[in-house]
Amino acid sequence: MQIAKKYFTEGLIQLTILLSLIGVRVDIDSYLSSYYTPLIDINLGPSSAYIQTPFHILRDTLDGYGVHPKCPELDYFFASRRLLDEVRNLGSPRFPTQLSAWLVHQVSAIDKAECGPSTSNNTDTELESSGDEVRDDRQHLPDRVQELCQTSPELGQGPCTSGACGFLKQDNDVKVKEEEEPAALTQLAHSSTLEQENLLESINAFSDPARPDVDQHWNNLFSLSVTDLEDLDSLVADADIGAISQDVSLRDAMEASAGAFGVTSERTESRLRTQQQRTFFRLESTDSSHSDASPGMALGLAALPFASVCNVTVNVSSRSALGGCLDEAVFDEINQLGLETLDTMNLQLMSGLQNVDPQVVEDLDSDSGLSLESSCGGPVSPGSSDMSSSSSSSSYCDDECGATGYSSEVDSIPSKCIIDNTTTWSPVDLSESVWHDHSYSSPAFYGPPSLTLPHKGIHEESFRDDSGTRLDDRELSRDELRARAMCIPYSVLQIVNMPVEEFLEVLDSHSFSPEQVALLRDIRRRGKNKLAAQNCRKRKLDAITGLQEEVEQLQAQRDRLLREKQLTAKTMCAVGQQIEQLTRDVLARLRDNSGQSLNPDRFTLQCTANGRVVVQPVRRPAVSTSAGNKTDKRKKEKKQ
DNA sequence: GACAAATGTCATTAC
DNA sequence: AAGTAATGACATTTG
Repeated sequence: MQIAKKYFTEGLIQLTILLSLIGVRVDIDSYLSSYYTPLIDINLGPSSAYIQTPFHILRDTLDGYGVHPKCPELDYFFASRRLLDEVRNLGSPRFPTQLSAWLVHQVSAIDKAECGPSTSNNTDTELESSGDEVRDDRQHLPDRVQELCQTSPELGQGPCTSGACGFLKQDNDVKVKEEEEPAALTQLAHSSTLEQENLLESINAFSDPARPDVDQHWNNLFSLSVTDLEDLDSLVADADIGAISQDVSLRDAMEASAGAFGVTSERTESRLRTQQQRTFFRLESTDSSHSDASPGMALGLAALPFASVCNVTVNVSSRSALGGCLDEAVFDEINQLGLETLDTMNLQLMSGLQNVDPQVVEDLDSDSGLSLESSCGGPVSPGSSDMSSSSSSSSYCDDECGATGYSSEVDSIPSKCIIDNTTTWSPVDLSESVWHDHSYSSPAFYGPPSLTLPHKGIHEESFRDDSGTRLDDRELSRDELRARAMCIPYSVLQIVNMPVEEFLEVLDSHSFSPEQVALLRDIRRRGKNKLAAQNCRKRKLDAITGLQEEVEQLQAQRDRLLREKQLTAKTMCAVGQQIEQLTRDVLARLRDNSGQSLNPDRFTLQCTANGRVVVQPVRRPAVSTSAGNKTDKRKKEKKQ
């Protein structure tokens, strides 16, 4: 049950993010707080060195808000949390998550309601193909949405009325009921586009105090019975776009829509192409980005003028449609954690939960769902990010092959060396940042980037690189070789990152020989010291860098002060000369009692405290030095 | 092969 | 007392 909860939770996060992109605010924090480890950013210093973060210890303390911020794995979790925070900042209304999820499909009726008779026809055909229950439900479902749209005029605006629906209208005029399935497919896929805008507008109206009736509209919208939703799901399934309902995949919806928007004469081909695109997108979904849109994506965009809103992961225009509330990182996050994981989650939920194979369930628990960090390409391997994308599938094979983290020679290891999968400690994979790509310390032994949120069973980690070859085919570290030689059923990464309680329990429960125990302790000590050394060196480099910067700043400050000093000296000299000249001028115009002008050498001007200027005789230094005496003597001699 | 840089390991200390 | 982080010193590996 915990596993099921975990998968639902992870899927819920993905779903929440997707829904949030269309303006639907979902509060899952209260739910997640009971399972996941919320994190907090603690500023403990400028260094971002490698830190062994005891997630396993902090998992249950303070709701996890004590996790060390230096841990590089936190970046992605912070990103996900930041994403959720941004989503919450959208100011959208809150409503139950589950219902919100269904609204993605349910509000598609808005499109039908807005698009006039033509789309209504399309809706009819669509509903006809979905069975009697749908036919019954459509009686009130579109009506409610129509009511909402009529009361909220802005809901009827947007690309639907001018573009998408017009396109649909033309399409439906040409092709009548013989194209029910593609039309429904188009309608549903397009409705996903339109409902996002409508939802955004509805949310805006919702937040408008001058529109009290919008509350009622939301209530109407939310009061849709469960049967409506289920019927809509069946409708979706009948339309052969089950991926939308099962995976809540907007991308699939876009692809389906792309097929529907294609040239009608090529409907069949378009459908096939849609399926191909869907497969293609699934394969590349984690790597898709704005800049390198795949050909399939480009095709979808070309064929679907309004796919911008559907495909929230690709088109930049979707950002404008969403009010610019989400930055590019949001889309990247969605790309990385959303669609792919939803697919895998769905499949794993279907297969794993039904088969109830404890081993498989354990595998699923190991690296599925919210693999936020797994997509990070760390220094371990350039293909580490790719590894993560296929971790869900590859983990099975690795588990079946036995102990993970061992080399290909694991086949020769006695059966007793099979990893004990019953251990339940929560590993913390620091491999992507800590385990450097040093060939004599192969990343294989540390394994690929794995789940960093509290999860169980690092044993199920996939040890494949991007090329599909087992990483443990590579060279092993010395400790890994020693562990293998001693038949230690744990990888070095496991031994090092294992919490001490678990480590001691392992030492006690496996009846290891003293040599094995010593080796385990040495491996753990060396591994931790290795991390500490890396951390220490990075800190040292940071300190050196900081000192160098400080030196440069101080040198610059010194140069600046010297320049200011020189400038000040020049200014003072110039001012002194001006004062001297002014004094001469003033004294030249003054007369003494005999009517003679004052000699500037004998008199000077002094400015008193009250601002008056007085003439004072020049005070010669009274101190007579030897040199002065000599000078006086010479003067006397000259006079004589 | 020499060399510098990077990294691993050991010993020690402090918490 | 035990575990571990931090760090200097030395060893090892790599380019």
